[in-house]
Amino acid sequence: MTLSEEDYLKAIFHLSRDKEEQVATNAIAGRMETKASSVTDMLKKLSEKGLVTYKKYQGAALTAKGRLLAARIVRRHRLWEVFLVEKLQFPWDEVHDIAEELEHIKSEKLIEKLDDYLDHPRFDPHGDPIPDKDGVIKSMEKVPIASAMEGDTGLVVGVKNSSSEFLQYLDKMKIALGQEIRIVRREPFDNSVEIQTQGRKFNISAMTANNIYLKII
Amino acid sequence: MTLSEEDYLKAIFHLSRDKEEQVATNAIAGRMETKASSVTDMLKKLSEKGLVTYKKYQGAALTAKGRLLAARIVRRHRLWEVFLVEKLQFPWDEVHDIAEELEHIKSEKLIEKLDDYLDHPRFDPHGDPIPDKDGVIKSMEKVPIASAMEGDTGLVVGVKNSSSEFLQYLDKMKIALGQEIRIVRREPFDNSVEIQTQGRKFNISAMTANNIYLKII
DNA sequence: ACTTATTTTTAGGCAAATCTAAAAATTTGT
DNA sequence: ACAAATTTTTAGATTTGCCTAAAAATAAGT
Ligand SMILES: [Mn+2]
Ligand SMILES: [Mn+2]
Ligand SMILES: [Mn+2]
Ligand SMILES: [Mn+2]
Repeated sequence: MTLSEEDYLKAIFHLSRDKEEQVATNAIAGRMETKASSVTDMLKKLSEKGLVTYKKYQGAALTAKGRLLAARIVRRHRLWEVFLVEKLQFPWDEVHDIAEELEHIKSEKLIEKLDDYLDHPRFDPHGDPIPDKDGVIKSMEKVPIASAMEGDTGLVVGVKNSSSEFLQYLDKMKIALGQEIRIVRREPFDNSVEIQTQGRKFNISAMTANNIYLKII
Repeated sequence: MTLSEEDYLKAIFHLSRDKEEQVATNAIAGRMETKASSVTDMLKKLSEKGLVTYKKYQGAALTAKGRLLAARIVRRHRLWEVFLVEKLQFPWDEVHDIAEELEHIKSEKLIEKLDDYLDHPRFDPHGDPIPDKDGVIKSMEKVPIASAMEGDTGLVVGVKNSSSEFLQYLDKMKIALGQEIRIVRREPFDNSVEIQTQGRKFNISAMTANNIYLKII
């Protein structure tokens, strides 16, 4: 498996998630920041290798084999992210790009030793679940703040958007994983949400509320 | 810089070491396990980029810029080796190939944080010195057992040959870095050497004696 | 239904890194 | 010194991953 094949598999994996649907050529191109024609080429190759099913004009879907490989790449990515944050003290908004490279290092043993060393973490620094070595993902029940009820209290367990900009914005607002947040009121006019956390009470936009996941307690 | 360019620079670096000489095309091809014609192509490219000086049929040498880049790659390689052995508990004979990939991860900050985390190690698990971030190498005074005097006592500070086979053979003989060894006698017939260490007294071949470095104490 | 817009595929090309085989330069041996 | 051996370079192909532009298929709008 080449680096590029791995990145395509991962892209298809993220685009299909749970849903069993076919993924459109253009969707893959968008995510990979490449052209549709390049995607077509790659889908043919991955299909030859039995990692995706592909029929002209019908999009592609991972086979069981492809899904397993993709999940393993995600596992590597997220374990390295944990390493970078927990051990090397990187801020959570800087680890994605480095993990994007580290995930391609080829050594089963390396990843299992890393997993031991990190004490078998179940979530990455953004709250995303880490697949086990058989590709099984145990995800957690969680709701975006935007969908939580007024009066609910929850722990921040993840973010939907892991962009550097959003993560830095959360840092600025002093909102971090594990923190307790209470939904004070939802403003119907613009869907902004008033929240209370750490003795502070303030408003967040609908967009922000949509990108923070809570586990209601 | 591509992965391949980095590996070529490193090969030339190791082949020239201290000596300022030109490195032959074939020497590079041998070390890189590639063909001479591929080397010629790459030397032209590296020369265009100002990383090596190259004249047809005259071999190549690193420029100051090329040497600095090469030393930085070696720094990354050796720091990752330390990480793999010290933190992940890899045996010293398994780390080279993994470091061969890790050395290409592109992030200055990553390497400086790794260096901090490892507490600024000065030598890798095979006793080779780790260049500082400006490419400066402080090496240590050391002699192969084969050149030590009868009666000398020294600490094992490095190995010349870092192949898995040799390192495993040292493990089997229970010879490790940091260990104290006394040269009992050199056999003129076959240049084998009788050594004493940890209460044991035994013979090692000339070849083995040539590949273990001591710091005489 | 049929015309238009969008998506996807094909065709043809390019750059990087490699290879083989042949040609050119250098080195070695007598 | 000069023929033979060796080393190095060139020429021409191949593979991978990507691109643009044009053609083909599908989806949308009226
Ligand atoms: Mn990647
Ligand atoms: Mn993540
Ligand atoms: Mn390498
Ligand atoms: Mn080493």
